[in-house]
Order: sequence, then structure tokens, then C-alpha cells
Amino acid sequence: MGGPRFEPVRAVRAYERVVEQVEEAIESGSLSPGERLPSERELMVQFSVSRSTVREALRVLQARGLVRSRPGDPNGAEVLPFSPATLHKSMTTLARVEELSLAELVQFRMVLDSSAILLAARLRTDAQFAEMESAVARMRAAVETGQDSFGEADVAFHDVVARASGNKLIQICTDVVRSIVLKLISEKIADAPDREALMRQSIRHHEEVLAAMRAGDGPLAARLSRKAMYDYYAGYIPAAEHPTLTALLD
Amino acid sequence: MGGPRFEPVRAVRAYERVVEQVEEAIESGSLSPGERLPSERELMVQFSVSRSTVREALRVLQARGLVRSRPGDPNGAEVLPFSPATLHKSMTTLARVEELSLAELVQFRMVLDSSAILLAARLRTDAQFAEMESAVARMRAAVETGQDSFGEADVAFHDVVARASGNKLIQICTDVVRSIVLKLISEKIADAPDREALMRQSIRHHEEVLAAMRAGDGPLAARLSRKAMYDYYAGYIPAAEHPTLTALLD
DNA sequence: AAGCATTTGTACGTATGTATT
DNA sequence: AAATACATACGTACAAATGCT
Repeated sequence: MGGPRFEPVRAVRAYERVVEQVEEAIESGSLSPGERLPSERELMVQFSVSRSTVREALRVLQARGLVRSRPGDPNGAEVLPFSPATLHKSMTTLARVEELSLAELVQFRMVLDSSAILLAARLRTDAQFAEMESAVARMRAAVETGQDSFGEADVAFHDVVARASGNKLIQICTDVVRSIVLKLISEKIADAPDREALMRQSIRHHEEVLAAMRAGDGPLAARLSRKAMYDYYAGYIPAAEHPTLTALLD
Repeated sequence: MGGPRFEPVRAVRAYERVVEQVEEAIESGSLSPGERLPSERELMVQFSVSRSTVREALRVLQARGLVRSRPGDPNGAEVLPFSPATLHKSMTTLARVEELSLAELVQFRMVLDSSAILLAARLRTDAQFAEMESAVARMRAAVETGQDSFGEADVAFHDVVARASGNKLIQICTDVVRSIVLKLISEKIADAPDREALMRQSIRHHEEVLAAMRAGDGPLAARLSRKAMYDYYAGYIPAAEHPTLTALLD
């Protein structure tokens, strides 16, 4: 004993080495969004691997949302700006494979959204507050005109709030989870019987939240937003799971 | 006008079609974790594509964490149980590429953790509460013995809380964000000058949280946990960003 | 505006190391 | 212990698509 402690060497595939190097170049900033990778034939020379290996590496990088390659493009694969698409994809499969329930997703939205509102109540700019007011105004207008624009205005409101929270992680997760929830219940929500009443109630709730924010009472605004979301979605969630949601209401 | 509305057809690659079909089979449940895909040669027959196409598809599926293939395995690629590895990966790149600040990450932890505690205060089982108490006990013991076991016990505590919240999404995100934060400051935390004082303070905070939970006061427990996390990490965060964190403290 | 050179997408054959039976 | 089936990797070839002249 006392000899050198060797670590087990996992046979790392050639394409993985290529992926690692390109990933490193991108994350370190030496390769910026918009720039191009060398062509596949160039890459196989630089890495001294076969074309298939290069291609498998490119497919992995593409799956991770880091690059995009198009047939015939003489400029090589394009380095993409980061987008939460990959995050969105993995959360969606999580929702499908792991049987993430609608209740859990709504609960998560309640948490994220109320936190964003709590933060926004203290950190928002006046311009952002004006945006929120305008979004609610559009919601009011949409009650008469159409049902699509109501949803869009609602999304816009929560988008501003998430942005005003100043936390990119909250912003991204809010966006991802919201779109998943909306996809899950889009068909149900369209033909709800008391749809107009729901819209009016939602608008009233949003107005209360805005009032609390204007008064500078972040905790109250956060509490109201949780209640608002519960009231809006409870109808689509089995009664047995309601207690897990009401546990968030003070 | 009034004619059929055609959608633009993007030339979808052959390997994408393969990915889609396998993905569909897994998410629909007709392929369960542990089961094996046909061999590559078999797949090229079934999809009537070349070997390279099959391999590129497998690389993408592997990158998404759905399958794993090993050289020489006569059984073909294995369908994996879902793991948050992909989620973890994309959040990590997010943290690096998008310059997600430590303050934002800690803020997100404060949000998730306090929500988990709020939920756990009402939904926990007695066994889970006992686990929490035992974790804090191990933290106390670790002040004398070693610094590693303190961190482990702390992680264990927050793991039980996340589990007790009953929300898988909270559980997964908590885990992911915590590991990222710990990786970012692992070197700094090891040689903090007043490390022992920090540990004792942390233990006191955990005990207060437990007391509030025992008393059934979820909101208080949540508030205390936010304060606890702020006190623990504030030293590693630039003072200019402290206001964004204190905005979460009532 | 059309054609040309280059690149990607796909296919096929082959060699080699590895895990299972 | 040998045989078998497999994944990994390499090389070549051709069609389709793209950008440039």
C-alpha cells in the first residue's frame, strides 16, 4: 500500500472528446454565438478523426442546443446563442415520463410566480410597472373581443413580472413551466362553461396584485398572486390534490 | 383566400425521424426503462436507413439521457430510467454561458427551499420529520469531527425537506441548483476563517426551522429558512447584490 | 440570373476491440 | 476457451442543398 492510487479509466468515445473540446470553446467564450465552426471535413483533419465521428459529435452539440448545421452551408455549423429550449425539452419529457402531475406543475408556478412578484414589488422600475398595468388593461379589453388575446395579455403580464424580478433563472423556469401547463390544459380551457366569469375574476385578482405592489406591500402581492393562480386552475385539478395547493395559501 | 392553410415543411433529417419514433415509444411507455433497443444493424433494417443514420439518432437519444449504449453489448442500447441529468446539464451550461450570477442562484435556492419547507410543514410525515431531526443531529456531531460530514448532513436535511414537499419538480430543481452553487463556492467555503462559527449559526437556524415546523407554523419556518440561507451565503456574494437577496426577507 | 464549387446528408463496406454465451 | 454478436471507428461514394461568382 501507499502506492499511487489509479483511477478507473472509462473508455471515453472519440466523439465525446470532440464534443468536450467544442463545448469548452463555446463556454469559455472563444467561440461566440453567430460564429461558425469549421466544416466537417476541416474538423476531421483538426481532430484527426473520421467524418462519422465528427458528425456524431455535431449531432450531440445540436441536441444540446449549442450549434446548428444546415445542408450545403459552406460556412460550417453556426454557434447558437443560448436558449432555454433544451431546458424546456428536458422538463417536458420529465412531465411526460415521470408523470409529473398538473397539480405539481401549478404548484411550482404558484411558487415561482409569487416569488417573482415579491421581488418585482421591490425591484421593479416605473416603466416595468407601466407595462404590467398595460397588460392588465389589454386583458380587460380582451373579455369582449377574443379569448386568444386574453391569454396573450396574461402571459405578457407574467413575463414582465418575471423580468422585473431580476432573476434570469426565475424568468426562464416561469416561462418553461407556464408553457407546459398551458399545453396540458389548452383544450379544456377553451370550452370552460363559465369562461367569462373566470376571466373577470382573473382580472380582478391581477388588479389587486397591482394595487398591493403600488402600495409597496410585496408579501401581500405575493399572497394574492398565489390565491389568484389557485382560483384560476383549481377547476382543472382533481379535488384530492387541492390540499397540496392550499398548503401554499397563508 | 379561404383555401387550405399549408404549413411550411422543413426538410426533416432522417435521423430526426428515427429519434422521434424511439422517443415516442419510450414516452408512451411501450418501451420501459431496463428494456433494450434492437441492435444497430436491426434498427437500420426496421427504419430502412443506413448505419450512420441510426448511430446519429442514438447519439442524440443518449445526449437526451434516454438510452445508453456500450461497446460490445450484444443486447443493444439500454433504455434508461429518467434522471434529471439532462436538466442538470442544461442548467449548468445556462449558469456558465448566460453568466448566471451566484446571487441569482442563491436567490433561487432561497425561493425553492423556503417553499419546500412551507409545504413540508403541512404535508410531512412523522418519519420524515424524524429524518430531519437526525440530519441536524449529524450536523451537530460534525462540528467536532470533520467538515465534509457537515456538508453531507446539511444536504441530507434539505433533501428530506424537498422530498416531504411532495413536489418532484421542487425536489429536482433544488438538487440541481444546490449542486451548482456548491461547485461554485466549494473552494471558498473550505477555508473560510470563521468556519466553525458559521456552522454553529447554521445549526441554530436549522433548529429554529424545526421548532417552527413542529409548532405547525409553516410561514414562520419558511421565513426563517430564507434568513438562514442568506446568512450562510451572504459572505460569498458582492455587497452590491445583497439588496436583491434581502428583498426576499420579510 | 444561372452555373459552379463546396458542403452537408446519407449510404455502404471494412477493420478492430469488447462483452456475452 | 472459443465463438459469436455487438459497438466503435474509418474510408469512400453520391445526391441534394447552399452560397458565391
